[in-house]
Amino acid sequence: MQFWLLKSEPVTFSIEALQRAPQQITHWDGVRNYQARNYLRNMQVGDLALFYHSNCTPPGIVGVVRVVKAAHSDDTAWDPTSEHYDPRSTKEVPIWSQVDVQLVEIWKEGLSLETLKSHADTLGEFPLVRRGNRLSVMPVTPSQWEEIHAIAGVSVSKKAFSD
DNA sequence: GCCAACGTTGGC
DNA sequence: GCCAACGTTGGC
Repeated sequence: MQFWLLKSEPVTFSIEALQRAPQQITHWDGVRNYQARNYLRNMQVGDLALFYHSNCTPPGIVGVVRVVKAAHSDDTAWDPTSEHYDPRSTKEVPIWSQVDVQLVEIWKEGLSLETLKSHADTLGEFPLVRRGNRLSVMPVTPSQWEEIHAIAGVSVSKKAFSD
């Protein structure tokens, strides 16, 4: 299994919104960047992802989700009323992908970007703390996964290593 | 609201 | 294929 980080603007979709969703599952759709899409396609059922709130105060990691359905066509690309509509994507030749994720846990205290930055030395090449990385889907290494849980004061989810 | 970073587009 | 213009992201 692999680890990931998923960004979302809480105004658009927050971890609390996921908590209220049926079965606490959502389609992670609307990704319109090829590199991020390719990461989505590399996800497997059981992979875990940090849920990151961007464009808010403070930005930071707020919990963990689990991939419950691997990449499949992002049907919002076919919907002319969707803000993610992309007429280049057809049902015959889909361009964009989505995965389904389910809430694993909400952290009582989020881990702010500011705090993450203060641990840049131990997090190494963690993409979030590198300037200018705007990808909404990013890989996280196992050591970064553990380090982030340690910084957050959250025990590494036992689910993380049971698969 | 500003603006740096960076992906995408499109003229050539 | 190059690269300038443009649009978006997202922290501040």
